[in-house]
Amino acid sequence: MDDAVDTMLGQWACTRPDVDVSPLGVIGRVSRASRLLERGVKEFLGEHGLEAWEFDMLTTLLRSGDDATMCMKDLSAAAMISPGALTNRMDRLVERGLVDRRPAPGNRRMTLVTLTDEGRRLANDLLERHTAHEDRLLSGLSATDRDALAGLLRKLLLSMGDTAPL
Amino acid sequence: MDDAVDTMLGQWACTRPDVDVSPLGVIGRVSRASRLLERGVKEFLGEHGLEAWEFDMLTTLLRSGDDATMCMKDLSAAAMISPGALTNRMDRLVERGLVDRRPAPGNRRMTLVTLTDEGRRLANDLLERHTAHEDRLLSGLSATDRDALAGLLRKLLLSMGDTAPL
DNA sequence: ATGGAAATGTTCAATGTCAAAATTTTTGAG
DNA sequence: CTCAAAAATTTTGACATTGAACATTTCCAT
Repeated sequence: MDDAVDTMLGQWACTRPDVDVSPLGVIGRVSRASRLLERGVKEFLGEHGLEAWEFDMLTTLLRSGDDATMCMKDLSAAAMISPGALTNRMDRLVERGLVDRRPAPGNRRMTLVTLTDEGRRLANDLLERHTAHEDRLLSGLSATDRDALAGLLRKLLLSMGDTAPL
Repeated sequence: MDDAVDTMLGQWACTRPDVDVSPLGVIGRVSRASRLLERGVKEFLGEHGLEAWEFDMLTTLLRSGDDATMCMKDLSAAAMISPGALTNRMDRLVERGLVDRRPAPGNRRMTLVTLTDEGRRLANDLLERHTAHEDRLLSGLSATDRDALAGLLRKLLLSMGDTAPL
């Protein structure tokens, strides 16, 4: 059985048999898998009244430590978005009452963001159901497959310098 | 050596040791790899005066067959974007002289899009250098690794129903 | 035949993103 | 001490995307 990328590679083999398009077999699939998985996650969270980026911000804060506090710079790096986009997101999370924003004591350049009680409860409540749903999204792969896939992707990510920003 | 996702999983192990977050080891890495690869592709194409979406449209048409022609619906499906966004993109590509747009003979609902000579030349010229650059992006993986990675992702994609739209 | 449903594109309003400029605060060299 | 450079965030402006509403054309069961 061919997936969408196999079809694409077959088209290239007809159109430009002189070019080695094999890297597309990896990069095209990473890209498509990412978009399809993202769609699945979005669908699940939407049923619970959250945008994917909202859950992402909440869980990033939740797992950051007991005080669930980070500065804007670290948050924008963790979410891989621009500083301007992060300001926009935090404005809306503050408005929804899910996070608090306050100046950092001792360094007035920085702004600290913390989960409110409600934000923390929401993130904690949803976390387990969220991962259970992700597990279903991966149901086409055995445990062995998942380990192998994660290992190969780790190798690729490390070669591109994707170490933790912390 | 830990990548960014290992760090994330370690944080969850501290914060919520009761939850099985292992699916994140796969989904998180697919997502991060996709964004990093996309960034690398964007950088390369930018050096040649093209946006990533422009190259994507051009090559989609190029590999579609000898006449390099598709209807709007198929193009929007291939690019995974909304019909409205595609109209916008084609407006700009027509303006740049890279594609032609004309009503389909025999079915006046449809609009056909074709590469111009200039668009075809640009896509053909850039294709080889583009795939060579993608090859460099994957240089952290051996040929065996790449095959294994592509195979696992195909399995995942097929389980999510990602067969070719044609 | 024919009238309603489906298919195909385009337009439009709302929203989100990014890049760059502006603002505020800190740091450090002289 | 002081002023210039650096750091962290916010503001601003341009632009792309989505989803919904709309217009046109085709299909099909009556």
